[in-house]
Amino acid sequence: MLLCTVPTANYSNRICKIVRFFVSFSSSCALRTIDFVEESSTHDCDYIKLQRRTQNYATSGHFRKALETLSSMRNAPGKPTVYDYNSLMYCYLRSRNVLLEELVEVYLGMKRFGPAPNALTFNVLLNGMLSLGNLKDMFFVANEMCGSGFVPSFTMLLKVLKKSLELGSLDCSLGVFRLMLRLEYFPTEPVLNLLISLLTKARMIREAYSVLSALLGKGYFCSVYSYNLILWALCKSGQSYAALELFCLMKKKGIVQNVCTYTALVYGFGREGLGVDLFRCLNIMQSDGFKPNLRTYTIIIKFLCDAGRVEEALEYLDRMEREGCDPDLITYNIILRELCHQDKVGKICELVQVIDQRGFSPNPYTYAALAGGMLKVGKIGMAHKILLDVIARGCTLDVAVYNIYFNCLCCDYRSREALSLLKSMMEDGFTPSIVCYNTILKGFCRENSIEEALELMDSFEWENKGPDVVSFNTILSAACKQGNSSLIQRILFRMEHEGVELNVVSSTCLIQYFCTVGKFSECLKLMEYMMRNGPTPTTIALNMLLDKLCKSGLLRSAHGIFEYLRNTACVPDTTSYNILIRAFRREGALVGREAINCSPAEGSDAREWAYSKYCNLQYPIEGNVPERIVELATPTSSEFPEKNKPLISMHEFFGQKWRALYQPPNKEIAAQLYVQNIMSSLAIPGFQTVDIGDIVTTTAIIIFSYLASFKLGRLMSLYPGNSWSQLRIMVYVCIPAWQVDAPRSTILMIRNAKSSVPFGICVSPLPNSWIEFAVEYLIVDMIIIQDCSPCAVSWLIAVCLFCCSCSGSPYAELLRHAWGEPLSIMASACS
DNA sequence: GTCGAGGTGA
Repeated sequence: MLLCTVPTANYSNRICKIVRFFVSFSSSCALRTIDFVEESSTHDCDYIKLQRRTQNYATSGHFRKALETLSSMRNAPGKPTVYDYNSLMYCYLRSRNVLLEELVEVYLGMKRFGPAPNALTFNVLLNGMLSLGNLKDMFFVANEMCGSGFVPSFTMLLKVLKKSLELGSLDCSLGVFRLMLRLEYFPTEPVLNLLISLLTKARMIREAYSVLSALLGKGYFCSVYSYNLILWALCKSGQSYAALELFCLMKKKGIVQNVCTYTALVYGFGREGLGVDLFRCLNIMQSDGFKPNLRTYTIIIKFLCDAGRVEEALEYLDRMEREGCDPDLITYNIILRELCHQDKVGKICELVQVIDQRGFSPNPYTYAALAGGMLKVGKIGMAHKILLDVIARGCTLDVAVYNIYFNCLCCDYRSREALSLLKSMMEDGFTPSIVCYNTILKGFCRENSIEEALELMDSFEWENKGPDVVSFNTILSAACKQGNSSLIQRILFRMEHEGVELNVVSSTCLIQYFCTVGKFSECLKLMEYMMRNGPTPTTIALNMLLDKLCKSGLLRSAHGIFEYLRNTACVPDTTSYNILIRAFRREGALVGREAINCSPAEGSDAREWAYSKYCNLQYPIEGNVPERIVELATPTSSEFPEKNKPLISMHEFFGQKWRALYQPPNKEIAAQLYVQNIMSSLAIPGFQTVDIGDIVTTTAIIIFSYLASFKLGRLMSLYPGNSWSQLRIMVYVCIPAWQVDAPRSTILMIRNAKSSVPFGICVSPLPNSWIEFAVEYLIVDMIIIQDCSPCAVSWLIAVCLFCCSCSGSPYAELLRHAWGEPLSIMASACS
């Protein structure tokens, strides 16, 4: 609904003053009535003189004198006329020192005692107020004009609307807009767009939309630009599905959409992590005949990077260039940031070179991407070095870059140094942001100086923006981790006192506190309260609770709560499964061959399926799901029944060597070094790296060879039946989309082999613990690999290939073809 | 004309 406060600034006072003026004015006129007849012959001549004198006084800004002169016209009958008043106002408005209040007083006096204001009166006043920029009075006069039966012109109201937009008054702008609409005046498109734009920037999207729909209701045609403004606002505020509805409405209304329209949706879906919708929208955009532009591509790249799919992002970068849509520094900065997050040193160097070759100079965002990204993966020293270097070189930096620098110091347990640096920078004119203060608070908390952090919070010059909920949560979190209840109470009291409301992060901290001190019942009460009244607990809170319950030996309770919550808004993620599966394993709950002797149904979630195998076999939840999660708080006494030991533990055999094999080469560079090490230590004659793909393939070959050279005999002796043909390994290889393309040959091969060798491929993220599980119980029928580590994927593929080829399987030929030379090395090792 | 990037809390 459009709202507008009608400016009624204390007019009663003014009316009192003006009444006094008009009363004395009238009585002085009455006293002189006797003289009227004698003086009438001279009146015409005097009147013209008085008119001129009034105008002169008014023009030179002597308002009171002008008004007195005007009042002396009363000697002439019917004078002063409304035109005299208008003339006075007009001239006074041309003077330099105008007090609008005086004009309003005169207007109110005219209204009350006459002569009645006419259309010109209002126009004179409006024009004057427009040039002086007094919105309150301007809106008042416009309303008065309508109320007096005059119609302000379209031009006049448009000017008023423009002025109020220029001055940023949304209330007034909306008021004028409504007034215009009442008079069937439609603002011009630029003015309308300015109004919508200002409203959306003030997060008044609903109001912006009501402006649009009010116009549509009057049959006005709104252009695609107006729609796009609202579409973008919806997408930027996490309402992409609402944006989609608007998008459909546009189509229905026959609005010709443009690239910017589609790009808004692409942005919205990407921002909310809705990849399927994003790419669907991209396809629709292209089939509708629109080519993605620089911004569209940048948004897609940002989405991919945020999802860790940097290889795909790089493919889009290539695609842009192929299509003649050159990336700019924004595009590069986005990729650079993600490459840093993934610690891909080689690619970072390459990209930095490309940026340089394209003639771009690094900007503060570039430095933030590099240093911030490195800091996030724990390379504090490197981040610190980069920033020291750019500071020393006098590069233009901004507050965000300095915040990363402060964070570097704090992560290095140098919070005090960060604080004193901040103080000295402030003396030199640096204006810190709220993030800066919060970073330093976090540093102090990290160094266990929570009390000091609280004192600091008081001493910071927050201006009027803080401390905010993040500041409080920073300290609250530290207090909760310590289990310091009195400190927690103090913080909560402060928050209440300062009007800072608890949010979902604050509540999660409290959940952590209850878990830390073992008050599970309190914790569950809080969770339940949050589920009923909000904010809904997040997966992080769920995981925290599960972890603490499991670590306290309350696996059955954890399992029950998990089952209960998974059907609510609190959705479990990979970590949730990890926690439970680890706990099951710790408690001796074995998943052996018999546990997983079937495959997940076509199209089902392998993670869910495997989890259910664990749970149903080992800890079935009996009875109905309780009504309230608090009922799950008390664990039963027989939580962990004894379970069988694994028939064969490959863990005993593979031991630490296998762990070492799969753990270090998580990162590409480490993997390369690792490969070189193994190659030199193996010293297999005639061994060559086969360049059929990427590091994944190469690493797989190396490990493959390693297994062939050193482990075969022992493996065979340990395996029951001593026959490779009996070895059945079912592999659910989880390969995220970015890897599917890389080792294409490998995937293809496994797919071909799938019909008779028990391989399976599942493309969906899976928990890390399952890799560990696979390492420990390699003989069981399932190996599931998580998404990220190329090396982990490759060695399991390698193991499988190795086993298959050794058994003299009909696929040996296929494998030999695909793997070439190393396979023959392996074959000779076998013999 | 409308549109894309970095830094703080669980």
